[in-house]
Amino acid sequence: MPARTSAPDRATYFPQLAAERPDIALCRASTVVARAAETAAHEHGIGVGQHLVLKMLAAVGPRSQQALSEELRIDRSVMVGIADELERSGYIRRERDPADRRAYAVTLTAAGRRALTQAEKYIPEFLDRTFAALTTAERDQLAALLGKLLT
Amino acid sequence: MPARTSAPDRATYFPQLAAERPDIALCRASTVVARAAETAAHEHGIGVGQHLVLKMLAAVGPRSQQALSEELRIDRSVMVGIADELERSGYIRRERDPADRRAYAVTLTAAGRRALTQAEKYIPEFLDRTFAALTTAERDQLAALLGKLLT
DNA sequence: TATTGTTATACTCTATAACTATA
DNA sequence: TATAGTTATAGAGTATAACAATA
Repeated sequence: MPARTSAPDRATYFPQLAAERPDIALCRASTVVARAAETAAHEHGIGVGQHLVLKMLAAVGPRSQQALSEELRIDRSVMVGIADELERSGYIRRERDPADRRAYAVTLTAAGRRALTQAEKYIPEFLDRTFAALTTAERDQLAALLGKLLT
Repeated sequence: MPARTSAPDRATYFPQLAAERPDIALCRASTVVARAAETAAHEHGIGVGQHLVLKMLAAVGPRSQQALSEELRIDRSVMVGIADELERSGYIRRERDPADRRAYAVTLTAAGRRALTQAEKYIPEFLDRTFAALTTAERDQLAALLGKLLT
């Protein structure tokens, strides 16, 4: 995809294009939302990837980096860096899995759980701001459609 | 956003995440769709950006690269390369705007119009394949929601 | 031989800043 | 001084391949 810029003051042709090409509209909406998510996350001292890892560990318990990679669709070579930062912050521990000593059992610490709770606080407000153009019902509709598309 | 990989065979935690976080779902759906669009476009010998420029020129007539950039949300430095390729293919001409000799009047050629017609042919089939998980009504719903979000 | 975590590398995408010619 | 087109560069994001330790 070509490099995108932020929206100009007035738009004439673009809405027509977005209506005809849902794929283009999807990509443009994604860049706007992704930028907002990354900014919001960094303002709260944590990356989106870090947040997702903490969230998944809290939901499903200790997992290998491999399992985290697959489930969160984050490349395992990128997962290394995310785990590094989380460990440096004291939010996770890398314990060796006794059953398979190639793998770690990435484990959420008490500090990590607190950091997650803290980070989760700004999410509703962030979603509210980012999806302000849509009503609650429309947001649910959008989430359902995207979920179906991703199956 | 962290690097993403293609989906694993079975998913357990991810659907739950997608339901809770429409922003994440949006970004993941976008990567899948963008990849498919780029692949499909290249198979037909034209980039997504090139296609959009031809399409806009056909819709609104000759425009400066600046106008194309703003309306299509493509950075003007990227637009240079797109126009280069289109001109090399003989699909556009760069004519100087007599009223403002700083600007070009980027003009669609007959060959460009034919190329556009040809390229447009695979789009419905591509959209059908890419959004196969959704019904026609759901696709329209999605397009409408995204359009509203992008306003 | 295959897999986990790791590192390195290349390649694309995007943002930014300059430069020129015009206004 | 500002704008249109151009070029160059730097920084992310992403894909890929290799390696050591273990299975």
